[in-house]
Amino acid sequence: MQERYSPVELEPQAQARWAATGVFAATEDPTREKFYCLCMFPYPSGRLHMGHVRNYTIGDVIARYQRMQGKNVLHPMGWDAFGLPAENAAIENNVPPAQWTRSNINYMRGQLQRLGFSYDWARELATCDADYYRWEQWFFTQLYDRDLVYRKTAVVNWDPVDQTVLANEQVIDGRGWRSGALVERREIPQWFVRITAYADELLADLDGLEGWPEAVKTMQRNWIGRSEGLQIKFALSDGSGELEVYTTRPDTLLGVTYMAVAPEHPVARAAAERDPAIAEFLAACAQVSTSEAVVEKLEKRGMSLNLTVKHPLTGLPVPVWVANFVLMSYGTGAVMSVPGHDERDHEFAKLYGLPIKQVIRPADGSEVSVADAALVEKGLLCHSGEYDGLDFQRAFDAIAARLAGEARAERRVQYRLRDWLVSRQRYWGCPIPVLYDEAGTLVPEDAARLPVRLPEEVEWSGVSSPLARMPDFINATLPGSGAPARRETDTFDTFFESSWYYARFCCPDSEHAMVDERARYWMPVDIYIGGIEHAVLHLLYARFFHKLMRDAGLAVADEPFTRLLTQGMVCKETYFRESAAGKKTYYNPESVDVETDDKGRAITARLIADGQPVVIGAVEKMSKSKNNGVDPQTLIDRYGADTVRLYTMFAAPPEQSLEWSDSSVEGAYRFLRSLWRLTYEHVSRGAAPRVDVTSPALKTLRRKIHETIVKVTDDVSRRYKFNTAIAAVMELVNALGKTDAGSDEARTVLQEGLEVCTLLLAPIVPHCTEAMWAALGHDNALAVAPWPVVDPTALARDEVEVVVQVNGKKRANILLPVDAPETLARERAMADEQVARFLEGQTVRKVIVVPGRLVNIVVG
RNA sequence: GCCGGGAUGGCGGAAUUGGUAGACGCAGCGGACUCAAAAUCCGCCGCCGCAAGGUGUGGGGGUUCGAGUCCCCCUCCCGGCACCA
Repeated sequence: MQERYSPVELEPQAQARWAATGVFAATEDPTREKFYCLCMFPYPSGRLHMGHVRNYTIGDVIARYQRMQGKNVLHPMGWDAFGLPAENAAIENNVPPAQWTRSNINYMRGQLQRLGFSYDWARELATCDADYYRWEQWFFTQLYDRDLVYRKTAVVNWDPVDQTVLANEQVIDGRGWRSGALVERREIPQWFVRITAYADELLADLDGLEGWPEAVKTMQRNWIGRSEGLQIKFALSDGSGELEVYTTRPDTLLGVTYMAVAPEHPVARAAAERDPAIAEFLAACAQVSTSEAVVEKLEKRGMSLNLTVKHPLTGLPVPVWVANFVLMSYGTGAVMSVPGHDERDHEFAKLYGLPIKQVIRPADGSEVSVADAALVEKGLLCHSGEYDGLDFQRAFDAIAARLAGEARAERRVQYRLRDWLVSRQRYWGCPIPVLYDEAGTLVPEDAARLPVRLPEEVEWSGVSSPLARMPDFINATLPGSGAPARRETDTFDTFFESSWYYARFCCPDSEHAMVDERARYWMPVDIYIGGIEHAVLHLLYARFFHKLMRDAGLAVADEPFTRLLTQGMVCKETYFRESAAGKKTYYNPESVDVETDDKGRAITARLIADGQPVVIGAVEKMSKSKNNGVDPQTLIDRYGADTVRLYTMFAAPPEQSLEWSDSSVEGAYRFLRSLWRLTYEHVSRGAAPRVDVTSPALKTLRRKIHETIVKVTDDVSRRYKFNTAIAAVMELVNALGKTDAGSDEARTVLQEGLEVCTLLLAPIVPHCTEAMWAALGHDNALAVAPWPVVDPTALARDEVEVVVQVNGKKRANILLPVDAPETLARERAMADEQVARFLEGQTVRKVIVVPGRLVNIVVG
């Protein structure tokens, strides 16, 4: 063993050994219990960021721990390789997206290997490889045959200058991020997958996901948003048709004072044709991003359409308005407005002086006015004629029955969830395998002719999709007849690729099936680890896709992920400058110098390059768009992989968000160095003896060793709290370091203690522990060495420290026998000198004894 | 706006079932070693107070012998909101 801890030398050696022995290769073996540990695969953005390091270290710790438990562990890694950033890079650097992506993958693979993650690299996959996406195309044709996909128009953000569809992220304050042009809403034909057909199952199966965080399940339930209500038809007074609305509150029907429709609603469009002022209003509404977050934060605006509908109960006219906050993509794109009992309707009614009517009163008989605020809670009906006095359910039933009888309404279950829009008007994605014949009729591509390869040699201008300008791609023939046809130029949403990769890892080389029999052994994923930001979209799509695969007869069951560990965000301050046009340019923290006050708070920040100030923005998730990522490579180069892994796991528990500061990395390095030195000093004295331990101090040390095994095992396997596991080992190392190694007994305990530290830390810092393990006299591979076992006799203790409180305030600590009866605890507590001082002249009213913990004496 | 989460010393965090608030680490301060520095080692370290003691977990109220933890109200911050991944 070297005297000096030198990660730069020992880490590559350990990695070379792992590679040479193939310890991380996963092979199906029905005689062994499997464990499938998966981290969300990265987008190959160019370099690893701290979020990746955190995510993959958590996964690696769990995978390595499970291996030491004797499980057959599958721990794969791949690349979510299609997506928007590659197109942006192509425009900026004039590099084809494929080339940019593959070179990023190569660099990032090297970084992952440098960090010593225990992946089975033989299973690596990239979603931009035709071997992968061909199955996605095949699956799409299956879905087409099963009527689970369809075409329909949808509204997109259109950049009129760049002639391209913009992602919501690319719309900043209503303008295209590159062109600066005002964005227009535009309706174009799109592809949808019927996720709503699985809404009930996706909702119901959440109850069975015991290994998922409650917060994630709640968010998914709310996202699916199942509700029971009434779909009601309001006849237009001019006889031109009906306005359909959906409501979950038919009990408030008599409180309706106006109707509100979305700007894209046919009724609004028809009105705009008659009235230029309305047309102008609709045009203004069309210059807003399609993003719900943007729409819901808009100042509420509306306009009367100068038409009315007949109230289905009273027959009285109700005015129809168009409102900018009503979403066409929700329900019917129209709502009945009850300002007395809905906050948003109330606000709008106040703004435009529309009547507010109270039809619900509190069930407890109290008086409430709806003039200043809506009464949203359910209660009893009032001012509702024959329905007065009914509660919500009775009123619902009575009104539903009456309207159903007149064919003006029907009960409906509705979901907030909308069908999944999977087509993108982009180049760098998986081509949708569809053709159009000369008449424009749609023909799915034949399975035998797949894959439809995405051409990778591409000229890029940034204006419109390059696929649309590639005759070699577009001009095709129909399967069978060979008649001329035009190829679909839309590609899939990248969530399509990330919805099934976990299943493909079971059989990445399968040429005969999307997912083959090997998946029966490995699936489901035992633990899936990734960012909390994926709580709804990715995780819901993946659950849905999994059910689609199951129903297509593939080798998977109902749910893909048994346990879910949602990692908190790695956050960092943002720095930016804003142009006159409002365009923000973000600067990386490494290129900025921050001045702080004496309390460590940032006052000003300057760009190092020009010395001029930059704005200190909010602390946000490290991301490419905010350019606030901290490059882990610098730390790896300086301290080695083990220190980076240790620090990342020590800084915060996995589920908590972590505001990055690199100041305490030094401490992690110091700890590894002192553990190394302790081991070095120990092994330098020669092979350790093995004698009985009788000294009380050394017995206490042995107890500490075994208490640490208990603590770390619980933290790693049940709690996933690696920070406290590390703290416990640090305490043990501190105790070992203070032990005089002058006797055989002490050396026996030191050997045991160092072995335990090595084993407990092996999943977290696998490189240095491997060298230490060998130095401690072992020739087996640490990566698959058995996890330490607790010696129950070492844990035994005969005395325990108990806190004594007087009126809930701590006054003393006393030592009691472990099984001390309450009377003894009480006696000894009262007898304590310090306690007695506080009891003087007081009457003891009550004494609470919590065995083994505390005695609280209540006086007064 | 809606849905979900969070707030504890100068800083990251600990307190697992309502039972010692601040484990472990960073930074800081004092000392030892050294010609010196680095490294290392020893000690101190929430706030107020000489001390005894008081006080303290975003703010306000409540339940309890006892609340960081449970309940009600509020503030601020973070994530998601369907084309960032």
